Amino acid sequence: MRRIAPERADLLSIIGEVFREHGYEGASLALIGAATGLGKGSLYHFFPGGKEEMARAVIAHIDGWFEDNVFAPLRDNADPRAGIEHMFEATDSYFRSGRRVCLIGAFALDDSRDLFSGQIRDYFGRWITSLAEALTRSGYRPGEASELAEEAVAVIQGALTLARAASDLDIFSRALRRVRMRLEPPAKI
Amino acid sequence: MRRIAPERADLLSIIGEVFREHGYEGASLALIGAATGLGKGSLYHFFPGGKEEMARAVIAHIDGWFEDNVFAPLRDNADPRAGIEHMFEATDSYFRSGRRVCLIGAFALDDSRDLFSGQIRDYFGRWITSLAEALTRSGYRPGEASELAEEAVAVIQGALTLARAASDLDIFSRALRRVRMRLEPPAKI
DNA sequence: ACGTCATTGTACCGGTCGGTACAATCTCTC
DNA sequence: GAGAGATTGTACCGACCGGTACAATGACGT
Repeated sequence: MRRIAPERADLLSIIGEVFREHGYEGASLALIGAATGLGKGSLYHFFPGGKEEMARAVIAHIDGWFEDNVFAPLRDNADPRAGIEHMFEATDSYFRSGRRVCLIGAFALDDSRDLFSGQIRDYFGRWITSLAEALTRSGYRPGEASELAEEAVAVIQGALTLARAASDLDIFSRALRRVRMRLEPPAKI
Repeated sequence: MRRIAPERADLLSIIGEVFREHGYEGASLALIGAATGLGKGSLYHFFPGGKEEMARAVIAHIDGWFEDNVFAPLRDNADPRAGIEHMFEATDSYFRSGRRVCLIGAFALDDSRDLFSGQIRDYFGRWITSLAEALTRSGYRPGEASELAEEAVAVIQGALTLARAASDLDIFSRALRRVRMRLEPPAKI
């Protein structure tokens, strides 16, 4: 349960889509204003720190969604396989089967990476470690689990890039299906 | 053998690094001028089309390097396994083991994607199809080869993102090693 | 030495950027 | 309905953006 006023959550979603679509530098205050229907007065009222604070809040908002819908289930579900399954469903749903791109991944490549490096590192780090933990519980050796988790997150990120590059959403679905299959069998040693 | 004057190739490399480091929008003419030591007069003399032509030329330059050092070997090497091995070595070398990011991948996520969508689609498309062709020749069924190729390129792209996000170059090396191992065995049907 | 053409530095353009200032308005409490 | 605080529109700022114009300089064949 997050104590964010619903209006603010909606606002962050809208601003997030602008950042997602145009990148940090490309998301001008004019675009953000047009998308939200708010003028600069309002935007700077809600985000006194300006564009940088907006981006930070948007990243935190996305991070919170993944924490609630992906990372926590991976860590907390008594059945690690169910947690992993949940991750794939949430991931496919979040990225709209490849229609959406990963804003945090885009920021990691962007010029903006230095501004948000802590948040970015944290997001991917927690994704990988929580997935690795679930894989370990499901029977993989810790080292193997860690590498598999890294690879799975990399495939997801890369597939989003390729799907966007090729304008072919199926690339993402195929990649998700393949990596899901690979993670399914418990360690066969 | 490409008939580009060496100075122009060097120029494209330098400009490419600016785009790679700052993205399309972030790479201002001031930055490009500082990196190359050329003023606007010279830049617009060599690239009358301005920044967009520079980016197009840079993408074509990178695409040419991959064509010569990755795609062609994949297609032409009589031993497909050797071609694939060559791809991994060239890829690790090009991306400096994760120190460098994929400019074309970054452009695919960027706001600039619409400007260069044809070139971007072509680059990734040829990478995937030439790798799939080599995998087919090495014994995989065409469908499986195609999916494997897609996945391999996705892992490479995603690992570059993660390596940058985590400031941990080893992520890229590990990913490359894993996917190399996966592609090695011929189809075991 | 000349003419030619490639190359360059510099000044300038209109437009947009992120950000600030501030007065007007809205909303809610007492 | 008075007052207070939250919210908003608008005008404005200096800086920088990509791009253009053009005169000065350079290199070079003749």
